[in-house]
Amino acid sequence: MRDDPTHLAEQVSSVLRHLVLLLRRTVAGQPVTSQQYGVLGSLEGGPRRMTELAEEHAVQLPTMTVQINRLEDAGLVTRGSDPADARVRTVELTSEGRARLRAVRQARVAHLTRELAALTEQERETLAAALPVLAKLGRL
Amino acid sequence: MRDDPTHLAEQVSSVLRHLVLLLRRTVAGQPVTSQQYGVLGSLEGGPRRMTELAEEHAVQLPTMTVQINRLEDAGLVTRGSDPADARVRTVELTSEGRARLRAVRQARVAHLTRELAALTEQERETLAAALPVLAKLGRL
DNA sequence: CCGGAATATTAGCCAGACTAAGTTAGTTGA
DNA sequence: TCAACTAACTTAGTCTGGCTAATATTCCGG
Repeated sequence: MRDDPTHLAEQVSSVLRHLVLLLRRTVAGQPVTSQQYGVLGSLEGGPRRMTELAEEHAVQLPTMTVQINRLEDAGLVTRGSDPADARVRTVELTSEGRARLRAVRQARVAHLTRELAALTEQERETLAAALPVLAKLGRL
Repeated sequence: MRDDPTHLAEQVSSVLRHLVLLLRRTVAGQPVTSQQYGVLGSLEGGPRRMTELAEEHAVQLPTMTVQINRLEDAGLVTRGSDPADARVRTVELTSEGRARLRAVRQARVAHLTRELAALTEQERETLAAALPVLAKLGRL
């Protein structure tokens, strides 16, 4: 019974709700929203095109357009063009955007680090082992 | 380095984003939203007052008012009064609400069960072991 | 060179979160 | 006792973030 996939699903389902709340608290009151943070993170490795960003964040293109508009208004990213294809808009971090990303990441990780520090060494190991499995779940 | 809490925090942070998307897909296209489902779940054990519901779901009272309005319009809950204190509004599942809750829970668990079935037995065990730790994290 | 596919944006809708302000009912203490 | 404070909700207004449908633009294949 303990290994019944349905039973496990029920547990996962309930734990997931808790984690959503945890995530919400983790980013509460920071100078960018959780989504904005995610988009900035996608830009860290260099310019990206709109379609890539939308796909990576599992949203429709118009949704990403609005997000990028806001980030652009805030001076955190700039739009550019692909010289090889005039249909394509590229998006790039400004230096201010890069600084903001670093700051938010630092705060976010610090918050989680504090939570993790309250666990035992063994619990942290159990958690670390499960992370790849969870990541796989999310990608199915 | 692998056991460094900060490093772990970064991984958790990234996995959490994936799980949010997973959760979103899990309830996509269902007859109640994820939040509504959560509220219905809170009512399963009997009538609750607005303040309790808001607190349990970590939202402000006005937010819960709007949610309950929608559920009431949909015929899934009814508002009542506390005879001992006329300021208090109670919220209760209708039989339709109870049926809906059961149906959505079933679909949700079925979805997750399918995802879990794609894992190896060992991965499921790893996941099962980590669930209590994750639950603890969310509650800190 | 023309019609269809690809890339974005605009516009308009809805859910869900917040704060501020208003209403009604209980509580308290001078 | 009753005036003032506090508690429980609701209403109104604003924001983010998601969606679809409709509209440019640009590219590409025949």
